[in-house]
Amino acid sequence: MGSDRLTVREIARLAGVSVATVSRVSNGVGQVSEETRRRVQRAIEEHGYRPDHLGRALAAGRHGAVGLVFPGLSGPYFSELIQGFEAEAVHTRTSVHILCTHLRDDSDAEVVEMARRVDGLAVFGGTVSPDTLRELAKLVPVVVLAGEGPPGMPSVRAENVAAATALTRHLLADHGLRGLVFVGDPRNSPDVTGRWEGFRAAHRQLGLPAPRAPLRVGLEQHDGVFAAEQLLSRAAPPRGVVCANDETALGMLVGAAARGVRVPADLVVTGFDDIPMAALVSPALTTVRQPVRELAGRTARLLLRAAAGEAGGPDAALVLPTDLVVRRSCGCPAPTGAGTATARRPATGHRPTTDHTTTEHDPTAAGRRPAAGARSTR
Amino acid sequence: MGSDRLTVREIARLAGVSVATVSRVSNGVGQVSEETRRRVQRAIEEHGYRPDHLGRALAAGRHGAVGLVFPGLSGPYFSELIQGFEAEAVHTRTSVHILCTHLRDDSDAEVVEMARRVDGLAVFGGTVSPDTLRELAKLVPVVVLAGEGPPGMPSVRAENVAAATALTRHLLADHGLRGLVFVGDPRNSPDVTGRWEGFRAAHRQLGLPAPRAPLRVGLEQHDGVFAAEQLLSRAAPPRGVVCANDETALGMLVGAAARGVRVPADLVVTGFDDIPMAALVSPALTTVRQPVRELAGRTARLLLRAAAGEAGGPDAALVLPTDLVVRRSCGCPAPTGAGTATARRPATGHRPTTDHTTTEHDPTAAGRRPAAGARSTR
DNA sequence: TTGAAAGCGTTACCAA
DNA sequence: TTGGTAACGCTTTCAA
Repeated sequence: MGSDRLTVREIARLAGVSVATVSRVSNGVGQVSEETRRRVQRAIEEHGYRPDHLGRALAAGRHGAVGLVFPGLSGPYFSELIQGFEAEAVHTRTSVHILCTHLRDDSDAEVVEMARRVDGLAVFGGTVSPDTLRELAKLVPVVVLAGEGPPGMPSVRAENVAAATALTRHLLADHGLRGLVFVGDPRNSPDVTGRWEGFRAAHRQLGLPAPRAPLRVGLEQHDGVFAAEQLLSRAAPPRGVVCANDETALGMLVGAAARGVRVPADLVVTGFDDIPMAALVSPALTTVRQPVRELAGRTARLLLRAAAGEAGGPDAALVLPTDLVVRRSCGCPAPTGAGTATARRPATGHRPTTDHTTTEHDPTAAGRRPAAGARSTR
Repeated sequence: MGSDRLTVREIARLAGVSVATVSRVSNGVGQVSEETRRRVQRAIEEHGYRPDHLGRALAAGRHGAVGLVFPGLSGPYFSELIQGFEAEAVHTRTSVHILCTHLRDDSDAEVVEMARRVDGLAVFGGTVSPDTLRELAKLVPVVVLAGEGPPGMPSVRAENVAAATALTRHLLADHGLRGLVFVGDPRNSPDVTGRWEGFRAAHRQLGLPAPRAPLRVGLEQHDGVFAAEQLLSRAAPPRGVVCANDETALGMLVGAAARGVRVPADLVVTGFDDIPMAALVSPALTTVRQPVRELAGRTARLLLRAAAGEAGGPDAALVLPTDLVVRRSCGCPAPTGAGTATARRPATGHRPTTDHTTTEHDPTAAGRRPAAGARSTR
C-alpha cells in the first residue's frame, strides 16, 4: 500500500547534493552541471521519485487542476463535452476534475468546496445559483458553460433562440402545423430556456396565438416516453412536438410507436443537439446541431488562460452558431426536404457525419466503426 | 478575481490569539475557553475564513479526496454508478474526482498522475492495464469496480457469467432458438467478457455446437444500430441476438424496426443492465438486472475505509447477485411469460420500478415523474 | 487554557 | 554551478 514516500531531501542525500539542486533537475530549470544533473537524475530514476503534488502546489500557489461542474452526466452530450474539454486541458498539463452535483440540496456548498481545490471552474449553466456563482468567482476564475453568468463573467454557449425559432417556424410555416407542444422544462437549464424562448418567438413572429405551457419533463430518453404517454392519451393529441433535446425526442418516438402513432404522419417530432442516434432512427430526427466539441474547447481555453493568471481578454459571452438539420421526423420527404434558409439537408441516409456539413472532425464517426482491437468506451 | 486569501495567521492577528488557537477553533478540537472561542469564531465568520486545502492536506498528509476512473461516461449506467459512489463518499466528507480516460493512449499515465492527488482510487474494470493497476496500488489503495484486479486487490462486480448463462439457456431451451449471435466486444470490459463467457457456457451445457464469434461493437445505442445493419443485411440473418448491454439492444430494436424486422417474431433481442428504458420500449426488453447502485456503494465503502487508513478487511473480491428479467423481446407472452428459475416477470406494463422486485430505492422512479419546480438533470 | 515552534514537501531567492 | 534558507498555510506537539 502507501509505500515509503521519498522526498526531495531523501534524494538530495542519496545524490550527495542539496534539495535545491534536486528541484532544479527534476523541474529542468536553472543551471546544473552535466555531471551533477546525471547523478541526480540517476538517483531520481533509481528510486522512482516524483515530486509530491501537495508540496509543489503549496509552494507554487497553484493546484494544476481545474474543475468541471455538471448537474449530471446522462447521454452523449455530456460525454462529448467532457472529452472536448479534456482534450484542451491536456495541452497545458492541467488535470480536470469533474463534479456531478446531481440534485442534492447541498450541492452549492460542494461546488464551493471544489473551488478550493482547483485553479478554475467551468460551471454548466443552471447548475448553481447566480449568488453562488458570484461567490465562486471571488475564489477562482469561473467560466459558465452552456449558459450565462452574472454580467462580466465569461461564458460560452450555443445559439438556441434563433435555432429554435427557425425550427418552429419550419413546422408552423412550411408544414402548416398548429397546436404544437414544447416538451421540456425551461427552468431546467439555460439551453432549454432559450429553446422554449425561440419556440414562442416563432409563434409571435407568425402572428399566431401564444403556444400552451410546456410539458415539463427531464432530458433523458425515458422522460420522452413519459411525455408521449401523457400527450398521446389526451382526447386531442397534438399534431407535433418540439422536444428540448434529442434524447427526449427519441423517447417520444418510442412512446409513439408503442401506441401505434405514426411519425411523421400522425405526429411530428423534433429534437435538439444532433446526437449520433438522431440520424439513425426512423424516421430520422429533424433537429438542431450544436458544436458541442467546440463549446467545450472554447470554454477550456478561456478557463485555462484565466487559471494560468493571464489577463482574460475582453471576451465576455461567446455564442457559437448552430445549424438546423432537417430530416424526416418533421414531415419532410426523405432525400430532399423543404427547409428554411439555414437548413442543411441530409445527403444520404444513415451516416451522421455526412448528413450535413461539419466544420470539425467528428469523433463519433470513428466511434461507430468498431475498430477491431481498439478499446471501446467502457 | 483571486482575492486576498486570508490565512490562519491573519485571523490570529485579528482575534488577538495565536495560530494554534485559531486552528483549534476552526477544527473544533482541543481545549479552548468559551470566551476565546467566541472571539475567534467571530473573526472567522466576519472574514469568511476557510482553511486552505493545500496547507491542511500537506500537514495532515491526506488529500481528503478519492478518484473514480472510467473509460467514458455514456449512458445511465455510469451516471447511476457515480451517483451511488458519491452518495457514500459524502458521509465521510471526502470529495470525489472523476477521471475519464477515453481512449487516449497516454491514459495510464493520467491515472497515475491522479493517484498522486487522491487518497484512493476506484478503477473501472478494463480501464487500465494490470501492470498499471499494480503500480497504482503501490501509491494508494485501489479498488476495482466491475472487474477484477491482480490477486489480492479488492474488487466489486456483478455476477455476469451465471446470469448470461441463464439468459442464453432461456433462449436456447425455452424458446428453442438456434444460431444466436452475441453482440458486443468481450475485450471491451470484464463485464462483457463474463457475459460472452456465459453465452458460450449455455451452449456447452446444452450440448450444442459452440456459437460463432461475437459481433464486436461498442456499448452505445448507435453501436446497436450499426450491429443491426450488419446482421440483418446478411443472407441468413440470425433469429436472435444477445446484446452486451441494454443500450446496444435498444439500438438493435431501432435498426430492426428500420428494416421492418419484427421483434420478437422475426428476431429475438435481449439486453443487459436493466436501465429505465428497457421496460419502456416495445417490445419491453428481456434483460439482466444488476444492482448498480449497490455496486458503487460497496466499492465506495471499501475504498473509503482503506483511504482512511483503516485496515482493509479480508474482503477480496465481492460479487453481487443479478436477476434475469424476462419481458417480451425474447418472445415470452406479455403479462405472464415462461421463465427460468430465477426469472421475475413484469407485473404491469410501464413502470420499471414495479416491474420486478428491487431491494433498494430506485431513484429513476422519482426522476421519471417531472416534479414541478425540481431541478432536473442538466 | 494558550502560545511558540517544529514540521509537511516543494520551490525560489540570495549568497557563496 | 551550487547550497542554505525562507516561504507556502496548516496542524500538532511541547512548554508555559
